[in-house]
Amino acid sequence: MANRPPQPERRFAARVLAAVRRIPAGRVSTYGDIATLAGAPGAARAVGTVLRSCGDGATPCHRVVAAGGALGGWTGPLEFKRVRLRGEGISVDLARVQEFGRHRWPPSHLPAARPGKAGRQAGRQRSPTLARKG
DNA sequence: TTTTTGACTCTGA
DNA sequence: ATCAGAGCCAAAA
Repeated sequence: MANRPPQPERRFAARVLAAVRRIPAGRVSTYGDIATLAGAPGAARAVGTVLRSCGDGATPCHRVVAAGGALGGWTGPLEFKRVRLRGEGISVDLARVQEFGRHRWPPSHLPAARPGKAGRQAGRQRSPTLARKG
């Protein structure tokens, strides 16, 4: 049958926002992880699309950062995102979250964080090249 | 409906 | 460390 998700719970955007609200204060998550939690692994970019309109206080969209601990984007001045994160006790570098692995949420690795990019074509295993310095 | 855009991510140079 | 290229996904035009 034609699966049309007119219901907010069914909407991708709603699931993304719900996942973001689950991020505890003082923790951060990535677009990719949120996508997986929302049931759409590999849709990191789409998560950004949703968060782009997240200019409200209902969802802690500032806790969503890019992979590797990069700050990611922000609708307004990126400085606001830093300030918010710092306000929760997270040390933020000019361009990265310090001790990203420590503040990351969820703490456990996700079931299927599909590499889903250039890696797939190469077909090779990807190296843990998450360069970060604490 | 098709095409374009964009708070992404990874690999390779 | 930094830049460019390629792939993926969903929403907006």
